[in-house]
Amino acid sequence: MIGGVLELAILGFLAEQPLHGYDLKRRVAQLTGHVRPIADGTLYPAIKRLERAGWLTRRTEPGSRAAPRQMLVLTEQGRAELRRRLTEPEEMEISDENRWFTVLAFLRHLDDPAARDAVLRRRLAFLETPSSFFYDGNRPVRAEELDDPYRRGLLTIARATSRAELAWLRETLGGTD
Amino acid sequence: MIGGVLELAILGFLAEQPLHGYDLKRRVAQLTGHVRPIADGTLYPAIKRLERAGWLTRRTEPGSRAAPRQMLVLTEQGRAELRRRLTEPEEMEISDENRWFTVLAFLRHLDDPAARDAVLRRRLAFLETPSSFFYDGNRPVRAEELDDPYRRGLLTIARATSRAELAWLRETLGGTD
DNA sequence: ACACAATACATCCGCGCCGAGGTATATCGG
DNA sequence: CCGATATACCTCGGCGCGGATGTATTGTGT
Repeated sequence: MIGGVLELAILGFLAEQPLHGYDLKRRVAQLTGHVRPIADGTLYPAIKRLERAGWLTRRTEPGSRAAPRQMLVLTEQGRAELRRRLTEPEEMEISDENRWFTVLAFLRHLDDPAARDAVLRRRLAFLETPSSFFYDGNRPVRAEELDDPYRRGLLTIARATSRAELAWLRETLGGTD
Repeated sequence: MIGGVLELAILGFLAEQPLHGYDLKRRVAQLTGHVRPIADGTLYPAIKRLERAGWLTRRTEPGSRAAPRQMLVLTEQGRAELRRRLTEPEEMEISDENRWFTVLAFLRHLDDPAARDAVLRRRLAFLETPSSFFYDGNRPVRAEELDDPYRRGLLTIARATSRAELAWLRETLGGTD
């Protein structure tokens, strides 16, 4: 999460079905792999922002096990906003892995296959631009050269992730490519 | 970066050698894989915070190619603070991959091998607790079951990363374990 | 009957981050 | 000589996020 993607996640989950805040909270936490449980003080103001923007409405319902719930329903404008954000993700939503994963989790909500592919291709382009974690002056330092085992591990793990994602992207985009 | 780890990165880089802000900026950006170039409005206030806390001091030097530089030098308290933050990382520094990578990048600055291993073991414990991205009620949904190719990709990539890191952690901790 | 946990929602404060804008110097090509 | 670019530093406003705190209801264990 972090940094605007929370709103994307809310719009995305609500596009699948109406949910109440507490349920949303659980799903968002799960989406990040429980890496970052979302705080109440983050979620509820975010819901308010989306409501004020006209992207969702509330329906009060009796709670199943406790206090009454505010069922959140995505409006047609909300659905349009979701499509807009998925079609034209900002640069950081492409480069930052956490944010990118959120985009990927809801990409299916774009109906146009060409639009979906375009987003994947942006990520592919980003991953294909050479970049390193550590430099000796301007020369990138390879994992094997590092005498620090922790930084070597860092590069090893990052490389494994990159390889897996590149393979998946090429396979998914592949076909007639 | 994001969320306090910026300070850890500054302390970590300065523990290796004195640097000026501009240089620091480049290194921090590289550390994140250029995922998140750090903004001036983020870096310079952070430097000020660390200076006010007594963790670094400045030495003005003539710039090599431009305006005079503020060389930043870590103080003894700064070095102690770095060790403290590495010895007792907060929960989110263990769970959030971005933050964890920052910890890992500077872990060598802990002299005590047992302390370093303890940090690795916390990460290992986190990765070994089962968690999923998507749930059907309370039952975790496996990648193979998902009809959404993007979420399937998500799980595939996450799993590859997890496998690589677990292998590395076990190998590194291994030996006589 | 009572304590406790889980459900469910909400607000406030502080703080770190970003983007925009500003200042200044040195180098290099035209 | 002039503009562009890279170097180098700084401030301010806005805003999202996290943590603390509060309120209320329902189910569970004892």
